[in-house]
Amino acid sequence: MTTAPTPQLDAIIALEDAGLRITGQRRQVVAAIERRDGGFTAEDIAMELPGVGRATVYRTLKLLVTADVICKLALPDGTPMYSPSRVEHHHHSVCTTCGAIEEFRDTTVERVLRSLTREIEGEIVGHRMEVFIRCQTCLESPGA
Amino acid sequence: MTTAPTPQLDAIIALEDAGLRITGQRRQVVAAIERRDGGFTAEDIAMELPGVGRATVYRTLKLLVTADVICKLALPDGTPMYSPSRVEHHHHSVCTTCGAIEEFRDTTVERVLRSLTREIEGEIVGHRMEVFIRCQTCLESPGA
DNA sequence: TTTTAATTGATACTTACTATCAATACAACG
DNA sequence: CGTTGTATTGATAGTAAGTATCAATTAAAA
Ligand SMILES: [Zn+2]
Ligand SMILES: [Zn+2]
Ligand SMILES: [Zn+2]
Ligand SMILES: [Zn+2]
Repeated sequence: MTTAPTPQLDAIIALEDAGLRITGQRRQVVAAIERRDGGFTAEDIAMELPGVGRATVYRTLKLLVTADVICKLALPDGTPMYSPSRVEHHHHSVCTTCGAIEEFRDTTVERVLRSLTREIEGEIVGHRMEVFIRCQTCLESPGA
Repeated sequence: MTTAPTPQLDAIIALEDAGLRITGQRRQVVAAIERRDGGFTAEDIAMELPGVGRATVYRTLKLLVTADVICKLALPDGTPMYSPSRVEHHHHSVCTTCGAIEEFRDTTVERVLRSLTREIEGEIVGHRMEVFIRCQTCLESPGA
């Protein structure tokens, strides 16, 4: 019986695969991300790791975004958020009340985009989509 | 024969409808936006209108976004851009090379979103979608 | 014309980063 | 192992995109 690799190792391996050094600081940032289960801000991580310089936190987050270990997205007002990336290709739903971020897969969106060659001139090189919601918890909570 | 109202008037009327005062500064910001035909940054407008305070430029842009006169969106790297809103409900294509912004209408996306109730828990209250492209001009230009 | 609340703008502050660069440490090599 | 060299770090300062403050001004209703 093979044990599934821990997410931590996945992230470290992704950095190694990119030819980067595995430093104590990078391990700490990865560990801090794994400790959370929802979305977070760069500042969340920086405050959780006083021993790691802010610049290093931001640099590491950028590396992890490039390595597809985490996603960077934005609240409706533009506030940047990060979220662990668990599924191959996906989009995000963001609760406008509590900020909870969920991933969802939907190939329909991709198919629609491919069919938009009539409406969109040029070559499509990427897209971003975020769905803003009020999550079940917030809908059911009294004060809202 | 009725003349179509100028876009300028539309914008001013939208502000009036919101119960706001029509000031010289707001007229200047609206006029500066009309003078451009593509996307622009807040800083573009502020630099074009040295006689209008920066805070007022930002305040007015926010009012115009709320009044649906302009749209606020973001380049892939997150840089915020503004774009005149000409079509009722729409999404945006952004050229990653030259930054040109176009609006496009596509009801398929909206239909897809409504059908995502299975994948997305909670009540959908909004969404954002941007398609990143290389526009015809940039594809045809030699140095790219 | 008077009045008054909305608006303005100079300034300072905030957030989310990025650039610099000397000091440090990973990891490859012998 | 120890040496080495480059990647990485972090303190500091700077940038981009705003927001908060508040006294002075002004649109527009009365
Ligand atoms: Zn994600
Ligand atoms: Zn919620
Ligand atoms: Zn638009
Ligand atoms: Zn282009």
